[in-house]
Amino acid sequence: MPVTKGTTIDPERTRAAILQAATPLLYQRGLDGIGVAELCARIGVSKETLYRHFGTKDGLVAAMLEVRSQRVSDWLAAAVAAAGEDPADQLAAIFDALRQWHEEPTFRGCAVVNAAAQHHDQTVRAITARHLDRYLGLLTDIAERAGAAAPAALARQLLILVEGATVVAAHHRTTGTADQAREAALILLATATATPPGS
Amino acid sequence: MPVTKGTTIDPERTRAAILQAATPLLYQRGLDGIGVAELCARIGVSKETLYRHFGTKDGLVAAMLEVRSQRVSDWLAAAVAAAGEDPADQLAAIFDALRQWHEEPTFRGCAVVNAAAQHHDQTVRAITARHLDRYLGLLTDIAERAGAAAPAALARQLLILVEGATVVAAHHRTTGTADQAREAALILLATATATPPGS
DNA sequence: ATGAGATCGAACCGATCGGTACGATCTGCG
DNA sequence: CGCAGATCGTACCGATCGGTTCGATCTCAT
Repeated sequence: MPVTKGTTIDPERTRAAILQAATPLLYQRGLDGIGVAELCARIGVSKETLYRHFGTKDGLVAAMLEVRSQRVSDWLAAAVAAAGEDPADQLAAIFDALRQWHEEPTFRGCAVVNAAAQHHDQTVRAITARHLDRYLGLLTDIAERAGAAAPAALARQLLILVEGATVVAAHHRTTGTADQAREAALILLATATATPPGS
Repeated sequence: MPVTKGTTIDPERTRAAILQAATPLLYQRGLDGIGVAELCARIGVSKETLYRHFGTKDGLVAAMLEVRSQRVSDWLAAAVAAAGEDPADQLAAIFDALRQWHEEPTFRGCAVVNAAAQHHDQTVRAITARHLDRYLGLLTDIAERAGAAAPAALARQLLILVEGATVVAAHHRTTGTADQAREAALILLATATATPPGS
């Protein structure tokens, strides 16, 4: 929300406020499910202000996806960092964090992946690819620290579990999806680290 | 395409033709990415005909999602049936079929799940839930025939892998996603069937 | 031959879309 | 004080949206 009527102390603040307020609206209603006019009305900002900051509705969408992707990744990385040294504990912490996310009443799947399912344009696809890369980096670190025989392959399997759990939790009414994914992840981790071929 | 100008031999044929022609258009462009006018023009049918058969754009979308869901499920079931008796072979066959699907140049993820990511209305959500139920039924059969200790839990883990592989294949440029999911699925199957608790 | 019904093509509807323009207002800086 | 610029509110733009209507055309069954 623009702090007052005229110039706020910091235009950058307005931009951030718009992003923060627009994110849940675009997430809940879908990128095409809410128009710019209603968006501005709910945010409490004029269209001119929004367009000066983001140029285009797509520009706003791209900016908000970027922020969202970074925030989620940071959140998962923090969960890993808080889980101690054991790679298995770190992996479990990721899926515990996912469960927490999935249980939020407003949960509707991953905003970034949902966006890619709607807009097939190149910008959104690139953001989504980077988003998955962030996840993959996190999981690769864990796989490497665990001493997996093929860390990259294991990390991709774990990424499939993370994304699969999110999709299933979003679209299928069943409880404990994240827990089942967690169990599967730990089995894959144990299998990939056991019996190193040359030992 | 309506076979001729006036009454076709069978109006049911027209309905099916509309569905078949509309499906790839809605899939490629997104449900909101193409309007009814252009849709009708590309299909080669008048708006009046489309609206008489489906009542609403949402009606068309629902009908096409239903058909699509059934077709994909049947296709996977056929792959299972062709894989012989061994549950592990049947499971592997599912992921081989997925890989084949993911490699199609027009692949953009699962149409049903994508639709749920766009339209949050109740109808689409119900279709998507049933879609996942179909997958789950297929996987539960395999888990039971394999003698898994907890077939339902294993089936859900496999469902997570199926959906996860599809999402990752759609949005992340990496090869062999289905193969990695397949390997993970076989590990989970082996783990779930080994060491029956009371033996 | 006639009538029922399916279809076309095009015109038409009100609503909404993304985006722009404008005059007024307010703030911070020099 | 006065200017630059950020913001508001509103009106406006052309385009497109989903959906309806109508007259003409064609097929089939009677």
